[in-house]
Amino acid sequence: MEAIGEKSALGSLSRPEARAEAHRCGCKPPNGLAAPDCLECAIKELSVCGALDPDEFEALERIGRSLCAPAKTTLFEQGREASFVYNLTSGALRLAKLLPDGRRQVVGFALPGDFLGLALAPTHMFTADAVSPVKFCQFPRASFSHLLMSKPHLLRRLMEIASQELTLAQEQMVVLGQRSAEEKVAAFLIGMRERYARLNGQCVYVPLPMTRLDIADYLGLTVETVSRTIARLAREKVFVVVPEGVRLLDVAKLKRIAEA
Amino acid sequence: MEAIGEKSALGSLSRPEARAEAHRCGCKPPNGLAAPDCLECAIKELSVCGALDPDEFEALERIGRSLCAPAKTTLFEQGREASFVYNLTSGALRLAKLLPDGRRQVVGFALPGDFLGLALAPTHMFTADAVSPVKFCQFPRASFSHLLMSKPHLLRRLMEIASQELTLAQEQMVVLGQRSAEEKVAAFLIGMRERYARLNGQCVYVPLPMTRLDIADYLGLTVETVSRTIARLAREKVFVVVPEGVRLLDVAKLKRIAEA
DNA sequence: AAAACTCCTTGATCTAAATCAAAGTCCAGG
DNA sequence: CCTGGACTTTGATTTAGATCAAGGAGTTTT
Repeated sequence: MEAIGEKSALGSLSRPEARAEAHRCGCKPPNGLAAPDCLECAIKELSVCGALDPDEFEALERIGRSLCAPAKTTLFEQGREASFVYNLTSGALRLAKLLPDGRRQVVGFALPGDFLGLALAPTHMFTADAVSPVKFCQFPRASFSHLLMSKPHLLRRLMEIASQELTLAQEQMVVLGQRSAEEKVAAFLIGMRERYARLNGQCVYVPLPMTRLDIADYLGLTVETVSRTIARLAREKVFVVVPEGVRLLDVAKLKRIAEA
Repeated sequence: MEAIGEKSALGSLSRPEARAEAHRCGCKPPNGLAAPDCLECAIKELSVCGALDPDEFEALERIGRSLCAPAKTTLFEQGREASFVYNLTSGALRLAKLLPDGRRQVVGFALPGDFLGLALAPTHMFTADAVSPVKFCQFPRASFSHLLMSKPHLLRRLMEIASQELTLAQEQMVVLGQRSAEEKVAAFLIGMRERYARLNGQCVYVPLPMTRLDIADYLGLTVETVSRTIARLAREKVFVVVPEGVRLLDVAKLKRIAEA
């Protein structure tokens, strides 16, 4: 059923077929032979501050591969061996931890530009599922890790990314531990808005590719409470609910609620 | 592993006169004074897997200073410039984020061996206060950061530490978002037990140097709920409450509750 | 085109934990 | 040796959000 579908979706993208699949997802090879475009983007993402030397860039390009997957695909599962480092180039992922009794905590959502699997643990600490069709790049961990040790400023860049993620996780702890349902929802929307704004400059329209249940599991609420809270804020003219997300009407008010 | 002095200092936490104890590093209880020995421990802590070269060790020793502070001292404050990297060698710190309206989220407790201020952000993301008398080492950030760039395996070690912290933060997100009061308290106690066990092998006495309010703010509960929950678990013979912490009677049951 | 999903919404009720209130304990300082 | 303050505990009451229940809207499947 689902698991089989996932496997074939990802499995079919390995080796020679990968390039054809990558084409279908819209990535264009910069020249006839090299890896598709989004791989290049992924590498650039890594070298934001310090530019990469041509040989470093080449090394990353050689070990990287660009892939696509439909919504609901599981990229990797909690507890499984971490064999790749990922960079998402399009779409969105849900990162979740599952409790034995079925309760679920969404620890984050990955958006284009985000890296996954950078942690130096041998296994993944959470499951990553596509909540929309995704494009991403993967680098085999061993080669990636090896490259890293010979390029200190790449390693430092990684450390910066990890630091940033830790800060975000601690901010989410504040949201989970101290905030009311309304504050949680407002903080979530402001957070998504900022992330999407950084990606595409769009400020009023906030895409919400994940379900209400995903949002609920991210905020430590139930679907019903999330739905009711969003409905109430919409009634109060803070935003308008549209099929793919919300269109903000009163950003100042939303911010005030989120930061209360 | 080599930090034997710390172990005995911690073991003494269960004794009323712990504070007066003269550590073999020779630091004097109130107000900072140099204490070379602890510095050595801190450096060793950093090099757990890959041994440090003598010159690296020397470099760290040259830039580091060892200090003490009484309970309630603030080591650094949220938002302030991060000028030092710290390693705690004895005592415990509360790491907390404050909301404008006074609500507080404790994002963690630092125990001996823990590093602070490793994040590469220019300012501290939380406030660190001593909840008991502490001994710690500080390294000026600039020198530390400079040393790091010339020693890739030190940087990698740091990355491992950051990864580990991120994993812990995500686990705490599960606790905050999905668990009941009883599960939260049980998870907290199991967590503290494991950390202290790693430090001093002690398994039955779990020291709790922080107040009930600190625990409440860590778990997203109120003092009353924490107090009642601890009282109930004690009534159910899961542990006995002693002045400095708890003595576990039924670890299996506590674990069962924590992992439910 | 009906059936079967999944997802979202809204309403009615219930409950775990918050809040309010009041002692009791343990000190550190005068 | 009191005394004031910080911390803890316990009880009574309230409430925010969970749970239970049901309908609707949009899909994919048959």
